[in-house]
Amino acid sequence: MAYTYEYPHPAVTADIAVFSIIDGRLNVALIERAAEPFKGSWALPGGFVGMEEDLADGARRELAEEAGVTPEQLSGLPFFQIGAFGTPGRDPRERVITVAYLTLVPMDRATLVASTDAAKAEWFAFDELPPLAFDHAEILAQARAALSRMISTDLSAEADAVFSFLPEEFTLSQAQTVFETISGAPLEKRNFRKWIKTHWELEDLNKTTTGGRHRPAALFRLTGAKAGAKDGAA
Amino acid sequence: MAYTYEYPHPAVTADIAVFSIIDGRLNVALIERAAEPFKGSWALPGGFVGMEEDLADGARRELAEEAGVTPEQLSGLPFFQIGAFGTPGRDPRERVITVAYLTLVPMDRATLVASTDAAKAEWFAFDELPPLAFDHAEILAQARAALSRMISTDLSAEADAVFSFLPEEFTLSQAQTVFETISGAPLEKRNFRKWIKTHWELEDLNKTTTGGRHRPAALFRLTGAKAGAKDGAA
DNA sequence: CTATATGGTGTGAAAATTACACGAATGAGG
DNA sequence: CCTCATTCGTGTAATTTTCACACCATATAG
Repeated sequence: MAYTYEYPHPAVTADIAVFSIIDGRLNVALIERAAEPFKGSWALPGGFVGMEEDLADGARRELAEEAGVTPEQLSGLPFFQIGAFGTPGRDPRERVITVAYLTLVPMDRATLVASTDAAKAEWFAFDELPPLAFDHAEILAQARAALSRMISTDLSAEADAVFSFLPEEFTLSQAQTVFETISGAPLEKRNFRKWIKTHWELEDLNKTTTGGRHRPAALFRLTGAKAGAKDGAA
Repeated sequence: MAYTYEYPHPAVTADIAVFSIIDGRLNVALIERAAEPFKGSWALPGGFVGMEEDLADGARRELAEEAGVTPEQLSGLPFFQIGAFGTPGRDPRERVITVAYLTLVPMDRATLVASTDAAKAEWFAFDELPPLAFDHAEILAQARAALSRMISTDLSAEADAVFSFLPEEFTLSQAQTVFETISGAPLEKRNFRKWIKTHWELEDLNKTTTGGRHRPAALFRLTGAKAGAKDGAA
């Protein structure tokens, strides 16, 4: 079956930058393309959006198809739009507009499975990326910038989202690692602990970690944001 | 001539939110639609993007065609992408993805001319908008939020853009009006004057306004941003 | 010359941010 | 069981930034 239009139409795809923090480093999920164009290159998971499908839903579907990360696994996690990328020629086949999304997944749920259209699916440290297909390097740069903005000193409405890098129960040191990794700068421990408690409500679970060859750490759970975080529309 | 594809393709449009500050109020340029759908309704200027045309260029072209604001007039002015909007059904004709842009124009250059596809083109106070076509109310809400974010207390990289609301030569009171209008809150005069000078380099032109029934005001020109404004990618 | 309207300036209080050092608790290994 | 290595957890003072606040100056209109 063919589809005919009076005027030419571009194709529309959705691509997803899945970020996680693994061993204190920012990582991105990439797939190795199994088909032309850019066969064999690494790329963001993504693909064509269905005609009756919302853009974000298409992004999630493609993420499941190519990297094995299902919408169920993403449930409760942030999912932001980065923007549309449509420079003519960015896809050698035809005019393709892509809408890029960003999601943040917890370090303890960061497993990828190569699937349809992808030869492999792997985590890459953000500062050691391979050459990427299409304009995905540019898209990733913008995704990274969006992540940084979330925790710029007066917190945006999306700042809560960075807790998605953490397990449900986490230590303050783990939280510090998240903020340090995103900002790229080391933080002073005592100040960080004061600061995080003024901006978020953390419930002390009265449990501790075990197994470390050192003093155990108290476990916390995020229960809410405190007033003072900006509300975005101000 | 007809265009045929193996798979269905959505249409892609670009819409533009043109903001200006007129008499101390945030205003938006709207056009009255001259054609179906939503004929007679007010809408953002915008339209279909050409197949060889960059998204932002398409937006600028449509803005010229519908509201008489030419790319030359926009030269030097900020032009930000807000994002893509593609909920199925947002356009009754066919599946349409729109990419929305935001621009800020100076109060002294804020003239609109209805043109192709538009019955009228007029400024509307942002807090007294008429009912809008499509999902343009949602798009405008996001554009407004983006504007607010530009001046959230630690300034984003885009904060300089708000000076585009001002004439080349402006008084500090005019600048204060811009920041008050965007933030929605009154600012204390002495603090504002101190603050703006710590964040931007303003050249004192050693000229004053005339004609007011009051003490004349000194005129300034923006010459640069000072260190301390964030650089976006941290 | 008086009235009206906006322009322009400094200081002190309060709040937020930064810098900084040491004892505590655990597991590993001798 | 003792020691070592390693991470956890805590408070105070100095600095910087933000905020609150009131009065005289200078122009035009009448």
